[in-house]
This record gives sequence, structure tokens and C-alpha cells, in this order.
Amino acid sequence: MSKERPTIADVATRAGVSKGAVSFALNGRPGLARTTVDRILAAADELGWRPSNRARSLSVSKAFALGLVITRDPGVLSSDPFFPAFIGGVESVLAPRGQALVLQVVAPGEGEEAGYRRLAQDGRVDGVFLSDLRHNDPRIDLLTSLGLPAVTLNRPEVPSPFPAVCLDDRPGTIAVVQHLLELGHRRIAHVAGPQDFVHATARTEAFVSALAEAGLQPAAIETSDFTAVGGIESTKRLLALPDRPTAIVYANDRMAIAGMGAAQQAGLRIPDDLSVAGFDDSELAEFVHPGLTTVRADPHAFGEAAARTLNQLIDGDGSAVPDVELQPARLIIRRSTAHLEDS
Amino acid sequence: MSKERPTIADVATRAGVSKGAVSFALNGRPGLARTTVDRILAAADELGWRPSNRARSLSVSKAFALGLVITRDPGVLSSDPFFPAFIGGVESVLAPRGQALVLQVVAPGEGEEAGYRRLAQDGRVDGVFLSDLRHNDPRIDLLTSLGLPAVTLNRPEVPSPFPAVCLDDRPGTIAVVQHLLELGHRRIAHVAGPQDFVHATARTEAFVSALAEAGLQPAAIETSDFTAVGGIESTKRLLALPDRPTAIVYANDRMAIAGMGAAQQAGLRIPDDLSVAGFDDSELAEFVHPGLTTVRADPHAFGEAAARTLNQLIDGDGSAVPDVELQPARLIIRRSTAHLEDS
DNA sequence: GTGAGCGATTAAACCGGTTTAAACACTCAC
DNA sequence: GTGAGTGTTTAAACCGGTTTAATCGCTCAC
Repeated sequence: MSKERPTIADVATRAGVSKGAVSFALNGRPGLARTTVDRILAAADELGWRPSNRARSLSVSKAFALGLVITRDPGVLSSDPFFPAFIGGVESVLAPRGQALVLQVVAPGEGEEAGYRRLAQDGRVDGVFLSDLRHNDPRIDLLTSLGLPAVTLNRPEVPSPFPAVCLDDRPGTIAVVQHLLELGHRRIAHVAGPQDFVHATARTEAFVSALAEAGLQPAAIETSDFTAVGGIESTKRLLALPDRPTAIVYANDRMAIAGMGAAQQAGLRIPDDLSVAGFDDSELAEFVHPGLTTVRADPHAFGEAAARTLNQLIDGDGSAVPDVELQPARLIIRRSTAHLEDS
Repeated sequence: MSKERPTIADVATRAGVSKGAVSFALNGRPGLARTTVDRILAAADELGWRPSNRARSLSVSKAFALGLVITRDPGVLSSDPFFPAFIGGVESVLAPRGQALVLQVVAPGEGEEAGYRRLAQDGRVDGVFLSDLRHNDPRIDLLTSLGLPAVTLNRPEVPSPFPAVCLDDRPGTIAVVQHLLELGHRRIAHVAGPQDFVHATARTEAFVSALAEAGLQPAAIETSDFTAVGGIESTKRLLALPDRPTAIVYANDRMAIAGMGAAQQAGLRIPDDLSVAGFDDSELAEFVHPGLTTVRADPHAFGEAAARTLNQLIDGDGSAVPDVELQPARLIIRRSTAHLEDS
């Protein structure tokens, strides 16, 4: 019993055919007699043979892997509820197909471009996910010039050569604002994410337009950075305003939870003195005190759809792959938002 | 200007030598005249040639990649502060060496073994990180039989064929207990992680022995699951005890933050009525209200050390690779722990 | 009986590197 | 002038698959 794994030649010998025949049988190509195919598959089975990924990679010039470059500060990435679930969704598509996921975490600015370049030039992956899409995202041109297929998570405003998989954040944000309006709030502020991100501006615009719909202006808009520290600083500034807002809509849960902490620290009761809403429905949102009203998307489904779409693009014949529109995020009402107490 | 990337043959032609010579020059093998090496390297440079990973992989039977299988429920993985930073540390070692990181997220129980098996049989990786080490971890035998090199994060109690990279959680836990003792607490409870995890029992044992040192018994020990829901349930049970504990030490921040929420919900003030401590120093720990006293490790350094050690093992000549002991976790005191108010 | 036509099969080239063994050029000793 | 020895270089095999072009064995038509 040899320890070496069998090669295609071993299978060929055992089945009494040539290497080529085994390859044909394995890939289900026509031109082989049914009986021969069966004999070959049986022989492969008995030997426990599985084709070598490396050899296949070399001869067909494919990596059988997809890439994800996460451009974030590791500190910021911590406790981000999106990626783990997204990756889970991606894996659920890749695993049955025998594909792998290659992950890169790079700090913003430094090394992002190099990261994609390495992935492409080393032939590590057959395509990549473009997450955290930015306005005029330079990565689109970069990937085009590298010839690396990609799928964008959400849609860039300029026409892009890549299919987009979209999860619309606006309905959720609009629902938050309407919820607060129904509770009687009129001075509503927003703590936004960095405005170079497409999803951040989408939330901000939805916030503004939902208010406009009701004939109102934002009490204030703070542009922050999705981090806890950022959330706190913005919250402090908002609370120091002469006409303090009665409700704050945060662009993510992390800023919301941190902001809630800051408000409580400042002696405000939530939701009595201040209503707070987040975005993401991260695990802790339900369990902080008070439970955070927020917006829930489905990052797992996002990952599945993105992986499927990217594979379509890679396997396809060059014809356009249609964009995918996912179920939009929806409002989850908890205890951090309440009826406005008349002052 | 052709679009095809140059191959080693192109370089050889341009430098007027054979393929073999180019290979020798690139890998810095002796036996080539210095002038020839220079000429070859110059030619490679002019053509912008980089050796094909796929071809190299096939001929040297290496993947130039490491694998990480995360066995967790995607929901539980969310907001885990360890992995993003750990992965960041790993990448910082892999990137300069041109290695990639292959990630797999599998749900507990189902598919874990298959995950490692795939990684090994497909030859995707040259070694893996064994995280979330369990007692009598079946993965150790599995990997041994698969012939896949590995590094364990923390040390299994039975002798293992793999080097271990360890970050001792005990000093941090002991420091928490001592801190609470100094504050006058005597009825201290513990919410532990699942006791099949090595790091979970390490924290529990440290908790018990630190109390024993002071001649005390734990007020209670709840075995939970590291999740927010679990933390809440355990907290409720602890608060319902006839002799309610005055302080609770949680095995991670997530349970601590959720537990704090539950206690507040129940009308308790923290830290006046109940002191609370966590473990991890996740991003939110500093910013929830009140700020969470916790224990900070350095997952980034953990990742670096693990990657370096795994590479040593892979590149090595079969001689044993020494274990690595990292700087232990240390106490971060915030507002959630306070002097015991005499009742 | 011969050649065309067709399905089944195979030999060999190929992907792009690494590696081994042999060949080569050159100096030096005898 | 020959042989041994040394330092360079190369041809060719190899890794394990895929793919192309050629071959083989048949049947069938004329």
C-alpha cells in the first residue's frame, strides 16, 4: 500500500486505457463508449483518485479559487458583522464546486493596489469580489487592466464592466426615518459613514430624502468613519448643539452602540431623552441596553449571490452577466427608539 | 507589444541561455557565472517576467499558501474580535513571501473534517492553523493522517506532533480576579466558555485557582457558549441566585456586554450593584456604558508568530520547531468594576 | 475487394516551471 | 599531448493533468 497519491497514469493503467481517455471520462466529454467510461470511473474510484488541482491549474490556466481583498484597518475590521456572514455565503457556493477562497486583509491606502496585483499576477484567483465599493473606485480600472474578472458589491454610479450584486440599503434607512417620524421626532440627526463609500452615501441620501418627503431638514449630519471612536465623537458634537436632536440615526451599529454609551455617559436616558437607531443588526444590537433599533440585511445571501454571479462571469462565454438585486434591508424595532416625550 | 505574459523560455531566449539557467539564476543556485546571472536577471527584468505560481506549484509540489479553517457558526463568528486581527498578523508574514491565505468557514460539526480533507487533498495549502483548539482535539490525528503540517494555537495537554504557539490567558484572568478581590468582592461568579475548548478551560481554571489562592470558592460557575444570548441566560441565572454574586467574570467580551445589558435591564446599576469584567478587549468594550474592564491580548502578534512558526515547519528539514510563547494577556481596568458597596 | 465514413481510442504535444545528468570549455600537471 | 579536474552550461526528463491530431477497427456502399 503505497502512500503516494495515485495519478491519472495509474488510473489509466488499471483501466487499461490511455491518460487521455481517463481525462475524457472524468470531464464527461463525448466520444467515449459508455462501457469504457464506466470502467475508467470504477478504476478511479477503486484507487481513490482525484485529479491534482495543481496539474489542472497549469494546463487549463485556471486557479479554481476566488479572491476577497478586504481593505480595512484590522482594528476597524474587528467586530464588523458583515464579512464573516458574507464569507459564509461565499463558501457555501464554492465548497461544492471544489473552489477555494483566498483572503487578503490590507490596511487602507497602503498595499491595496498591490494586493489585487499580486492576486492577479500570481494567478491565485480567477476573479475577485469588489467590496466596500467607493465612488470613482480606482479598483475598477485596475482590475480591468489586470484582466481580472470581478463582481461589485453594489453598483457604481458610472457604468462598470463588471456585474453588480446589489443590496439596497435605502429602504431600510427610509423605514428608520419614517419610524422616528411616527414617534413624533422632528429634530433627527445622522451620523454617516465616510462619503467615499457608495453604501455610506446611499444611506445618507436615503436619510435626507426620507426627511424631505416629510418636509423636514436633517437636524445635522455628522460624517464619521464607522468606528466606535468616531461614533462617540460625532455623538458628543451632536449633543452639544444648541438645538439638540431628539433622535440620531447612525450608519452602522458600532457607531450607534458607542454613541449610545456616550449619551448615557452624558447623563441622557435612552430612549426617553434620545432615540437611537443603528444599521446592520449586529449580534450585540439585540442585547445592549436598551436593545438597539436597527436595520437588518442578509450578508449570507449577499455572499451566495456574489459568488454565483462571479462564477457565471468566469465560466461564461463573454456575454453579459445580469446584475442581481437582493431583498432589501428591513427595519428591526427594539427599545432604543421611543415616542418623543414633550419637553 | 504582446499581451501574453512572458514565460521562462522568453527570458532564456533573450538572455541567450537555456531555461534551466534562468531557473538557476532566479533561485540563486550556485554554479552559474556571476556575469551570466546578471545578464539573465536583467533580461527577466526587461520582460517584466515573474515565474508562474501554477507551474512552480506543479513542479515543486507546493501550494505556496497556508490554510485557516474557522469552525464556527457564522452568526457566532460575527463580531469575534480575534480572527480579523489574527488574519492581519498572518498576512503581514505571508505577503512579503508571496504566499496566500486560504480561508474556510464551516459550521461546527458538519463539514469540519471535510474542510481539512479538501484543503489537503486538493493540495491547496502547505499547512494549516489549528485554531480554537479543543481537548483531545480530533483534528490532530486527522491532520497527521492527512500528512498536513500544522501549528496549534495554544498547547494541547497531550503531546502533539505539531509546534504550538501559545498566548497564556491565565495571567490576565488571574489579574481580573485579584483586581476584584482588591475591590472587596468576595462573591465572584464566572461565566465560562464551552469547556471543550482549551482556552475556555484555561480561563476557568485560572479563575478558580486565583480565588483559591485567596481562600475563596467561586460563587458560581456558569458554562456558556461565548455568544451574547448565552451570556444573557447565564447572567439571569446568576442574578437569580439566593446569594447573588457581587461580581461576574465573563470568559469573553461579548457575553460580558450582553450580560451587562441583562443586568441593567433587571434594574441593577453597574458597577454600583454589580461589577462586570470581560475578556478580549473588543472594540466596543471601551465604549459601552460603563466601559468594560477586560483583558487584552495581541491577536495580531499571535497571527504573525503562528505564520512564522508554520512556515518554519514547512520549510524545515524535519527537525523539531520550537514552541513559541507570546506576551500574556493583560488587565485593562475601566468603569464596569468598582469598590464593593457595603450592603 | 476496396475505399469512404465514422465512432472509439491513443500518442504526443503542451502548460511553465524545476532538477538531474551529461556535455562542454578550459586550466593545469605530468 | 593527454588525462584529470574544475567550473559553466545545457538538454532532457519530470510534475500531472488537458487537448489536438492521428490512428485504429468497423461497417457499409459500390
